[in-house]
Amino acid sequence: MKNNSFKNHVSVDCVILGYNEKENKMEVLLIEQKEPSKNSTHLYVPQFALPGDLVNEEESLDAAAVRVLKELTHVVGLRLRQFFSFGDPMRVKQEKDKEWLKFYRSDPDARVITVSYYTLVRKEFIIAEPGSFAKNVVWKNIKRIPPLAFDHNLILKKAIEDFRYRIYENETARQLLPKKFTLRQLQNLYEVVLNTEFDKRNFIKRIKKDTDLIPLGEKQMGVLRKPAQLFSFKTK
Amino acid sequence: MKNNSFKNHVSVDCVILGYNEKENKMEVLLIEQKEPSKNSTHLYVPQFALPGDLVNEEESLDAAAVRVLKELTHVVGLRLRQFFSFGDPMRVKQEKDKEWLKFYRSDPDARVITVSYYTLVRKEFIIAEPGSFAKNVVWKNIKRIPPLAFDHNLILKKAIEDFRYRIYENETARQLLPKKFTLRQLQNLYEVVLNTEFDKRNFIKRIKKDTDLIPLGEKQMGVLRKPAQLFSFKTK
DNA sequence: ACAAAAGTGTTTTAGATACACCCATGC
DNA sequence: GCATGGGTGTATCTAAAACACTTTTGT
Repeated sequence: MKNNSFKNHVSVDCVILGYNEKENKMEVLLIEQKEPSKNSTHLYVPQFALPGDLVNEEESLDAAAVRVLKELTHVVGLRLRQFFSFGDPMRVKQEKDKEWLKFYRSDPDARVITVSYYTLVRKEFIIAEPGSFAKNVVWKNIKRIPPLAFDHNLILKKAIEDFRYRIYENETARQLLPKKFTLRQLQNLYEVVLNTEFDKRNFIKRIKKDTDLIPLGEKQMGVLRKPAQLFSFKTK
Repeated sequence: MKNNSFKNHVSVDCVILGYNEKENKMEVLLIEQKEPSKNSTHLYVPQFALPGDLVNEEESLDAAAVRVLKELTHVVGLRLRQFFSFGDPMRVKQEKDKEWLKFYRSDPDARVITVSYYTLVRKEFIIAEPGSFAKNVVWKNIKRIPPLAFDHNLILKKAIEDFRYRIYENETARQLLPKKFTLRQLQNLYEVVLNTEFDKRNFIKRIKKDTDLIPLGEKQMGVLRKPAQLFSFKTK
């Protein structure tokens, strides 16, 4: 009865999607893996990866995600949302990942089941600095993702599929815009996330129905054209 | 670096939601736990639980869900969909579950992270027989769920929240209706799942837009009133 | 005066909803 | 012939989409 009490490594991976307003694009926060060993017998090619690591004993999954993100990137204060778990035994068996696993894991051949989290943030608010086994942290345009460690390309793809639905949740825009913003900024956000374009009159008509926009009676400053009105979201 | 290589028990839990057409309700398949030991020193109250158990070594999560469901209920051939993972360390620490864990787990105090699956089925197609540590298998109306083992009430609640979205996926109705069905049967299904009522003319107008319904030119037999036309879904 | 984006309404179209009567069958 | 659910169409309302010109500012 107690025969099949196997245990598995369980990890969390974090997909941090950053809205880059200036350049009108979505980016994802990746780490560059630290080379495990200078004197490795194998050729080691540092890889990009989602920030992720093993869950500790007596630590909830949500807490693990927050901790791991902090350890690898020093990013704190984000509300991460769990979206899917990946447990294919082959996900940690590829040649490209062997060397890294050998150095960082006491049982490098063991299967790792990973629980994935994502969130949307305003990129400019994030100050990321590498930590732990991250040599570097980088932002990559989600339209040009390099090959990643393990099955992280798959995880990222699924995260992106999911996150488009979230833009319609009122919270999302609130998180991705500054306190005061113009209607054009709001529209740009939706256009970037949904990868489309809207007629501005129709867009505002629609958005006003399910969002409480407060006109501030202020105007943009220092802009090279007719300054736009500033709005804020109604504080709940 | 290799300091935090903890391993965890990982389990899968299966939420099998059955459409009971005759009685117009949704039910969920539960097991009744087998009493661990006749001579237990503690009072043991058998609990209802979702079918679930630990994942084996080198077994994918999807495969584990299929296997576990079969072992506990002998139900096979379902396409299970992963929907969420639960890893709160306290989820296996409640008094009510202690006795059971002590008997069935080599490390009864260890945290168990569980990956949850669900599917929608036509209840009458399911022949469930208890196996392994299931003393019994029962269907319960999802509107009257008893207290369950571990955090299974929470898991079930989240599954039900999720599954309502799936009814609009064409596949779902296909799975829950017989090959030949009347428009009223189709409408009943939607009404039960969404817990609402529709005007039949409006419902059919809408459903015909995104579903290929084929009128079979046959009629119901042996019915106590005007027999209805039979339809089928277009085979893809 | 020019360039650049802000600001602003109306018309058209499509989809959703509301609604009521006759029909075919078994008993 | 009656009870039961099957079958059917139109009118109204609401939401979405298409569409163009004037205004305000900085240079």
